Amino acid sequence: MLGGARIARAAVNRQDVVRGPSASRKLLSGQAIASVERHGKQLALVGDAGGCVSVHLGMSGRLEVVEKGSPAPPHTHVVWTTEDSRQLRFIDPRRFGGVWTHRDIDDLRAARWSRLGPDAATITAAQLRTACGNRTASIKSVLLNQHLIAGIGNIYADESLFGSRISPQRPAGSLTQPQHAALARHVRRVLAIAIRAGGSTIRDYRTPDGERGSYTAIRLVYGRAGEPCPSCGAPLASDQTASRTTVWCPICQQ
DNA sequence: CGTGGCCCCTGTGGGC
DNA sequence: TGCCCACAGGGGCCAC
Repeated sequence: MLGGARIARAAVNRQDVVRGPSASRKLLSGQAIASVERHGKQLALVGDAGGCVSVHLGMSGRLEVVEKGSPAPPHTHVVWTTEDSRQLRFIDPRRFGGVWTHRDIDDLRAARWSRLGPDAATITAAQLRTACGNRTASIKSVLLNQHLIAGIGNIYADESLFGSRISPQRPAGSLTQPQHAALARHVRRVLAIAIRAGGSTIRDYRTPDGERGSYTAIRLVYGRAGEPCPSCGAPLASDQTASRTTVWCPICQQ
């Protein structure tokens, strides 16, 4: 979408949303986007002169690519204007997300990505077993812990656990080998389907093209507490596990 | 070290 | 109708 475009200038409307070395705060001005990288939930724009900017959307953040001149929505914190008259905008009402500057992509990998677990979109059974270790914490909390596995959020944790028929409260260290395999497979599958669907629009999330994510329509348990389990018909249960709303089937997920 | 709880922030929807 | 409060898709930090 932006590959190859050259950044004419970057404007920061809220300084505290941008973190990292101030020497890199030109934010790729003058550079063409050589590549766009991702690890877990973090994105990185890499410039053709070696510069690097990473973006995390947090809970309410989004990136949009629009024609220059289209009215900027509230909470537009950073705007990159390209030489071909488009704008990339970082918009984030709650500001749980942010933009980080780095000397280069190696610096980003060393400083931040090295502390993240393996990418969830390609997680293997062996990687999942390593993440679980002998932990007594719930499997749900392990799925949400980006230091252990990178890229799973609350919705997709619940959907993956339901597909695997594993209780969210189950101590992570107690999973069996077949369960590691099943859960890894469902995590990959749920994320692949969600990405193809453009993500989940619960309230106001939009894709960079302004479209609503359609995964919400095909989710099986998230946001459906009290509704019948799609598999057995028993009412879906809900509680707070790992400080997050969690929905599961108490019959199917033991 | 592992774990769980609290807090950051703003917008929205439901209940009264 | 309108107001207020609980809650929300994430994750850093702190105390234990």
